[in-house]
Amino acid sequence: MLKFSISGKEKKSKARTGYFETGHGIVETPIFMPVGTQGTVKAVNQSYLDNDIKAQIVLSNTYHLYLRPGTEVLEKAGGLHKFINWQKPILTDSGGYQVFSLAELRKLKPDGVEFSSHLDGSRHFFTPEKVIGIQRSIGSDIMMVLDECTPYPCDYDYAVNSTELTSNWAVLNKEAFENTKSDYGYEQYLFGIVQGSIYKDLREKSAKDIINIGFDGYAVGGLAVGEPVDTMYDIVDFTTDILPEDSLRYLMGVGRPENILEAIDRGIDMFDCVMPTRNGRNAYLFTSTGILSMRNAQYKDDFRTIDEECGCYTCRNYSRAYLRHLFIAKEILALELSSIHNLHFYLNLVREAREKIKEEIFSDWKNEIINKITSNNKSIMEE
RNA sequence: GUGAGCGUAGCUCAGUUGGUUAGAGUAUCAGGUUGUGGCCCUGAGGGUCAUGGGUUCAAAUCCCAUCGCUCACC
Repeated sequence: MLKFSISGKEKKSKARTGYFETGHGIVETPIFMPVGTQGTVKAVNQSYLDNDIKAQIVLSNTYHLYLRPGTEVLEKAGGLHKFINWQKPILTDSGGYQVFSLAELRKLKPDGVEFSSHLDGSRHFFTPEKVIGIQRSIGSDIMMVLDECTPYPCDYDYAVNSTELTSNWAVLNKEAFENTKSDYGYEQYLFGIVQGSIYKDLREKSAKDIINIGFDGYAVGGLAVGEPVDTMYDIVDFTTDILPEDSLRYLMGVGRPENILEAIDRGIDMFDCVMPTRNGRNAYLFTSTGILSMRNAQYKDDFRTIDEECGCYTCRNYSRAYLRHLFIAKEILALELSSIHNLHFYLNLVREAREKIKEEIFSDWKNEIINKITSNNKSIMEE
């Protein structure tokens, strides 16, 4: 079993801080995991990821790695860590989300999902057993179960059936996990995923099903798919009340900085989101005083750093004007510098959150930070 | 110099036998993006239709002149 040690707790809220240890080192929580779908955090090399951004764990993707480069290459390489030269922990999403968001042709069956590749249209059949097998070949420290991520809106009857399917698959995931072992000499762990859309009775049933099967950690999935943000907070709050206190809780695919702080406040320990990297590549910069849309003409001759409170490589060396120039000129460096800054901002945010929880002043700090990072955006919108 | 062709948004071009307020792509400006395709989506600004005259109820469209560009031939 994965050991998760809680070392600090907020009294005013459900926020907690702690750490867990894997075969590739310790991860402090709450933590944000940069997304490296295809075995690379886009535009950011491992040296910056490690030394400047101080990422403790990255997320990669079973669906994508299975299609390319394929498990055979990964096995020959000795696993994903060696293949990509990243010796810290890796979590892999099962690919369930991609099967439902990317694949064009897909067919849900009781024992798995049939889909055609978004790369070449070739047909594949993902079962819980197969997805565990692929993640064994990848050698991720934390593997995720195959689930169905419900869309939004999602009518109740659909959600009932989908949640039942996810629960049934969870059993098969667990069996496959127990019947196989790591290929590379270190332990791998398996997280279950709670679904149930926005329906509390389904969330409760799903959580109880998944807890009964028993996993090394528990993810909350199917959120941040278009529902109102207050609904998301409400479901997170409701679900973490059911999940075991001494297990890791992972809110999948979330989110904006303020979403992360609100979810930490409601007892979440782990996050991943494409936003800092994808939006970074699109000139959308997160700062301590709000959003900068880096292509905007107002930065043409703004030689200030992106964020005066940031100590990242980009902020230490380059100006807004230069970054804007790189974006307008479609230079590759723009993507790299922005991704480094945004990831640094996210990792620094959760690092500060850990400190504030230890000091037991997280709730007040959180409100202050959210006010700072969102008030600027409101004033821009009002103008 | 002679002949032919072409001048429509910053750029590349549509625009029917003359018929509402001249369009598109791109660029510019501004929004969006939540278990990743550098993608994509949305909106806005931008035109004395080379210039001047004429025909007509009505001209980017037809006629004349001027200017500019391209090609061919001297």
